[in-house]
Amino acid sequence: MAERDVDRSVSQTVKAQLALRDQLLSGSLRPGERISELQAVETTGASRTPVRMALVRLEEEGLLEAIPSGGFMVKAFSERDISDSIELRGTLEGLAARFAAERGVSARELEPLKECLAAIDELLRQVPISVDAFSAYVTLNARFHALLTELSRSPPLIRQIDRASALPFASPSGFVMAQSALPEAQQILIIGQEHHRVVIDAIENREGARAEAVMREHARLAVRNLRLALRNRTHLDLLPALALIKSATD
Amino acid sequence: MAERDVDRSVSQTVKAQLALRDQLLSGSLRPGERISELQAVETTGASRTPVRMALVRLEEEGLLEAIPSGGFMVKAFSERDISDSIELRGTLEGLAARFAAERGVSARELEPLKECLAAIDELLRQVPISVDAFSAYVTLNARFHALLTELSRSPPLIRQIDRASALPFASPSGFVMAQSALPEAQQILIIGQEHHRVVIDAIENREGARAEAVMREHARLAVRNLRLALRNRTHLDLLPALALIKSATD
DNA sequence: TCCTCCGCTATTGTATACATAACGTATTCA
DNA sequence: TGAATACGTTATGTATACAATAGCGGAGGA
Repeated sequence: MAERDVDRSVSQTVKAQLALRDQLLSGSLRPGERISELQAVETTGASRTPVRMALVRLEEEGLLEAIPSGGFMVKAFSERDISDSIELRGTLEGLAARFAAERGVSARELEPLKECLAAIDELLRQVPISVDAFSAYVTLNARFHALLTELSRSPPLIRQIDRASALPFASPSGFVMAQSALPEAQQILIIGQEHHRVVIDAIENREGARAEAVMREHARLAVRNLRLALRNRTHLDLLPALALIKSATD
Repeated sequence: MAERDVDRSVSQTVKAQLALRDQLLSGSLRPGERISELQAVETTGASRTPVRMALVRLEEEGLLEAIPSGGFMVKAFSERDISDSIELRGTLEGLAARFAAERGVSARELEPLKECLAAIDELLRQVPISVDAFSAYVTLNARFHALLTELSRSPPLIRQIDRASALPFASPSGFVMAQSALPEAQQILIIGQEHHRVVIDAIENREGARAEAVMREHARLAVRNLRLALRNRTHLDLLPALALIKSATD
């Protein structure tokens, strides 16, 4: 009954969902582990009903798995699951880029994308990039992807892309962070930036196929680098979300 | 308190979810309409807690939409939403086919697909196709798509494809039914069957790009025909799920 | 010593009571 | 006559009590 003052403005359900997602992504809950409602009630401060609703939402989101006999467990992901999810998101983003190109986008709508691009250019000018700049890059990159997705003007597609980003490492910021441990990290960022530049150009010139192709290539690059990064786990173990990846099976 | 005998083996939550989904897809609930918990409690026979869980699940599934002030409403879909969803599913199925082709599939795994193919061939030999045969076709076609999806061996992808099929008309059986009103319906089925044949051939020969391309073409055909079908709504109005499509905006 | 069965405990599933917020209606004042 | 406010009703959000089931441990028999 202590923490009653924690932001009354949001509903208990949302509060519980956010708290549990944090626990899942930060690794304080181990994959395969059964998640106890009572325990969740204690850690989140909400009562059982909103906690249960949050659990259902997280299951639909793909972070939890229902146990047949009842209750939920933390879902475990293989390395393959992660790389498939990235490729999946890349494919969907490719479709989004194609929709944007084919359906036409006004100069005004492209403006924020170009600002993002310029801001990232500025950051990448540093060699080697500082920690702060890298953190800013992660944010800007996520923003770029979100804006690009929006350009498709297709609610079902946007929804699916959001879903595909739910898994740890499958989100735009997730896999960038995973790659940060690689020695050639900066070159990767520069190539990625080039992809961003091409996709904007393709959308501007209404070249749907080219816009789609470059986004898929973007994802393929990400998959390749994630694989590499998972080989030298040394630094990666710093990232708690890695705990979600069960023993590499492939 | 009357209907207590309705299949005790399933949980109240699942029962409520199925009942509500039926109501949504059959059109007894109109798009945009607010869905009352109390009303749902009466029609489903479950109590408020499982009904709420079912509502949350249906929202995550995309059939309902949360109202900011509280509660849920039946989601309305534009014609664009539907066709985008079909194209989306086609894109994902294309990826699934490519995965299957690239990763290799044993002859034994392809067997059920080929059986499906043969069974559909048998049905399509009838000209014109009977109502019963058409209904059998719908089932077999859905089975074919499900089996193909499984061949990808990628749980995240399979999950996303299932999600993309949740919308009315976006499922394999859904859009086939929608097209049934068209005069050239049988030709469409025959072309679709040819696509099925090609994708199996491509997977067998490990031609990933070809497998993917044909599935995307398959979806594009579906989109085109759905558009056509929505033009002559005469017969389509027989399908109650059409009620979910709000006034065509494009 | 091992296997089986019974019972207990702990956790989930379900129901319902209570609180709170929103919407509609009616009344009053300008 | 119209608009605004206040009150009442209704529906949702939350909490908790109750029921049922599954898992575990112990005890007894083979």
